[in-house]
This record gives sequence, structure tokens and C-alpha cells, in this order.
Amino acid sequence: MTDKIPKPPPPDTPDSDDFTNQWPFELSEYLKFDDNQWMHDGLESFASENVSNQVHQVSNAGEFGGGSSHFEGSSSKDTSSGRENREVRERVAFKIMSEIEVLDDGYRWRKYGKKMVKNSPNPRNYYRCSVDGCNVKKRVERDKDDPRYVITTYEGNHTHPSSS
DNA sequence: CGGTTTTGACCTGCGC
DNA sequence: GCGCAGGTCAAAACCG
Repeated sequence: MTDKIPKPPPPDTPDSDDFTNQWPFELSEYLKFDDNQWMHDGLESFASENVSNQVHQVSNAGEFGGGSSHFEGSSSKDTSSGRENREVRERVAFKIMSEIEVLDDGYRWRKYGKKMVKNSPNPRNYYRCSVDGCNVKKRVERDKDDPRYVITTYEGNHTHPSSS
């Protein structure tokens, strides 16, 4: 990771406006927006089974900053068994056509785990923001149907300015 | 030297 | 109650 490669859309940041102005363009330069999509509800099912049939389109960069990416899929577990409902971590997943799995999005990610999913012959990588105080997590997995596609799932939002 | 990566083990939740 | 799948942590190795 030394090259300044385009990066996928960040989960959510106060500077989302800044991202909105750079990533969509850079991405299209290195990657192909053939079927990228947004998901928030069927994310799990999406990345687990039909990784190319649902979700929304991401042609609108304005959605990033204007619509504020506040996607939350799990937030209905507080009165189930006395379990506290910790902060609602927004989950955003993207499917992009790229040979690179982890793109430089301006943040430093530390890989903390790798797992082999049953539904895919490809392993799933788990990354975490190495910045202290920033508990953002990133999950990267290769599409089982299209190995040329990479599914990146962001969890949480950065609480610090991006480098660069 | 610091930070990061890597791999295996461990833990938790859910399903049957 | 046990098994499976997914997710996370930790110790060692490696890189710049």
C-alpha cells in the first residue's frame, strides 16, 4: 500500500463532502462502475447469496454527502434479552470491479483476521482502522460469482480526519 | 524499531 | 445440547 489508489466510498464522515468530490471520479478511473450497488437491509443476504441482483445504484455522488450515509441494518435488539443496544453501527457495502481488494481510502487499515466463508471459495478479510479512538471496521470479500468483483463492507464511521 | 501482517485458536450466536 | 458459521484476538514473523 504505497500507491495512491482510488478508494471506495467511506462509511460516513464529517468530510463526506470531500470524498464525494474525489472518490467517485478516481474510482471510475481505475475501476469500472459496472454493477456497483448500495445495500443496507439485505446486505448480509446480498453478500452471501445474490451478490448481483439487488441493491441500489450509486451513480449519485450526492448521496454520499447530501443523503448522509446512515445505513443501519441491525438496530432492533435491545428488549430481546436485556442486551444493551450499543451504538448503531452503520453498515455500508459496495461491490466494485477491481483486481485490488483493499483500496487506499485515505485511512490506515490493520488487518485483524481472515476467514473462509462457506458460500465462497474465497476468504474474507477483516480490517480495522489503526487510528486510536476510531473503531471503524472494514470487511473485504471477493464475489463468489464474479471473482473480478470485490465486495467491501464498511462498519462504523471515522472520527478523525483522513490522512493525505 | 514500529507498525503491520499472518495463521490458528477461541468465543459467540443461531439452528437443529 | 451440540454443531456450524462467523467474527475477533493474540503471538510470531516480516517490512520499511
